[in-house]
Amino acid sequence: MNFQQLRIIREAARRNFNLTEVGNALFTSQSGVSKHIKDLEDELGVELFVRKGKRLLGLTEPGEELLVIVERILLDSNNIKNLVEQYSKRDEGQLTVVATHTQARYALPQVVHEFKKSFPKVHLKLHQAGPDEIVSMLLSGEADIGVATEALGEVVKLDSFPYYTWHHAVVVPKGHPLSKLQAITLKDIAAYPLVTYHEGLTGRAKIDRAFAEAGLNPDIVMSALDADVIKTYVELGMGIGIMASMAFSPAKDGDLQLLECEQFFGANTTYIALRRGHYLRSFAYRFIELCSSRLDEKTVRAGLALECPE
Amino acid sequence: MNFQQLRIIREAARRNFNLTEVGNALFTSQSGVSKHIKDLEDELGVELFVRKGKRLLGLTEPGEELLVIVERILLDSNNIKNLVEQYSKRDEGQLTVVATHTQARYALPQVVHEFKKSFPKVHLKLHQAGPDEIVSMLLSGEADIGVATEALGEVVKLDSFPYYTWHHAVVVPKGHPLSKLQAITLKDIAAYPLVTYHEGLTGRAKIDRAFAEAGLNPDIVMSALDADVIKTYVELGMGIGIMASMAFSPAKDGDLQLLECEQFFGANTTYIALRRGHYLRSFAYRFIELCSSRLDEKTVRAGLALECPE
DNA sequence: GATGCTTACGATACCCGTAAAGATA
DNA sequence: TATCTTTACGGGTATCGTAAGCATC
Repeated sequence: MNFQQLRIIREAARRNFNLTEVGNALFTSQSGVSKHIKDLEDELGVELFVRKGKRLLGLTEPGEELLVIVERILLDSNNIKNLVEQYSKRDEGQLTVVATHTQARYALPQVVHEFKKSFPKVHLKLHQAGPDEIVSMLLSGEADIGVATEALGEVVKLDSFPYYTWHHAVVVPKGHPLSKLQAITLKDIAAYPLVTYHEGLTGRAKIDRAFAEAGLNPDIVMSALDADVIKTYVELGMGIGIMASMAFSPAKDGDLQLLECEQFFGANTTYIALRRGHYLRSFAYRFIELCSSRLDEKTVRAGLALECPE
Repeated sequence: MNFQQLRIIREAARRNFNLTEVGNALFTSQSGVSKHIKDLEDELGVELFVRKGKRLLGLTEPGEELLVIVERILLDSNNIKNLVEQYSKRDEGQLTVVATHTQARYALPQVVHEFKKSFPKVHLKLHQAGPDEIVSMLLSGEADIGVATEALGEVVKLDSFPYYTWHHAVVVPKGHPLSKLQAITLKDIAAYPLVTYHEGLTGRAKIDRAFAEAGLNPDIVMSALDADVIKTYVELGMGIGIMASMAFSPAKDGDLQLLECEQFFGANTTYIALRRGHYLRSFAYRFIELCSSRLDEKTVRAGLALECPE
């Protein structure tokens, strides 16, 4: 049994058991992949893959159980690399942060700025992605830190920490009738065509729920992936916008007006998520501390250690 | 990085960094061991061992951290072997139970008997050892299941489950003055020379505490490792015995008499201990169930998963 | 001088990639 | 037929053990 064989097992499971792809992904020949699998099965004395003729279709029962352990071993083998780098180049290395548009655009810039000042030698990779991709990047080890409002809490292998909370607000063109009301209601909002986030993003679920609970059926004329797009279409007069309030900048968005409405859509909490068991360089902890002073290394480590379900 | 290198690192730490011993323990040459260490250090780019000239003295800081991960990886690699065997030979294999004398002699025989009937093909190794050796055998993976009254609860890497509770009793030669009293007191007991367990064994701590709290200073004329020795010396008239009540058999110990005294020394709980993260064959769970019907596989697995500190 | 680590070196085994052949869709 | 897997084979490399050379105690 060697690490290459384990990598092959994992990669095969990830790539739908297409050994040609596995070979490419691991920069080796397909025949070698095939032989490694055979060798491992021979050594262990168990069929790990379900075969139909020559094609691999999936994992057998022992294969499934084995995969769980293999993933752990490879995670640890990766941890060794990180750990060792931590000592050889203390403030040097790479940190990959993956965040949704909203976070990358409005919450993280100041953190990134601070971080770059403190750790000029760390190569910070900021990756923008949707909630699901954030989860998969954290799980696969491609990313060290994930920042998002959705989806993170449900994944057992991730541990997430509350970063900050925020509210939605309504954005209208300057001089819009809504801006002249003393107090706006949900019903007022629902009377206009709406431009807001796409489903599964940035608290869209809470927006839908608020309208549904009020018995309203708003006309959502556009679902955007980010606030910049929302603002653009509001400016064009396509409708009024509902978006995260911190995405509004009085200076830059002079043609628009923000109408606070914290009470309608509830509070949203953005989380910082980490893969349980993934070794973090010390500067990764510093990054998290910069996000929120409450999340010091001790706190985060404690959270990670507390429960690590299989 | 390969598994042999990791095994060498672990073995070096266990064998006081004597590479010659490591070579012998792993059935390979000392020179190979030396080279493997050098290769790994080169690959990782970090010194893992503290050296004085050519001698290895210990681990460096990164070496210490690495060892933790290495232990985990090797534990998992061993788990793979067990897991696979589980499927190839479901009711065949080896189960190593390590227990103190008291448990091996008085509590486990019926369990072992039942188990052998149910799993005739499983090679059951019952190993007798002191509490500390039980801990180390569990930690090193030499044993699958440990049974003891002491020491198990304090080790973080072990998880232990209450097996049964028992009490101490006084054993005297037949016709001894104590046996004629209506009710005996601690003071009565302390008036005679005592034969009981060695320190750190079978609830000896509770015996000492009971006397101390009563302000008594008994004369312990002999500390034995097991009840059979205690009984032997009580028969010889060396003193009166204090031992686990289940070690007394009216049939076999006809020359002796048991005086119950549950109230004096408190209850003792014997535990079944497992190494967290150690894969157990299904028949290992059956063994535990035979010990106590409350400890079914689900319960034990849940306990193991619940918290797994680093 | 005894023990323990390193280096050198040759034999062996292992790993990898090319290529051909067989299976599957 | 195109895609995919297995098997065979040769070159390269890694691993292992013996033996010699040095440190350490």
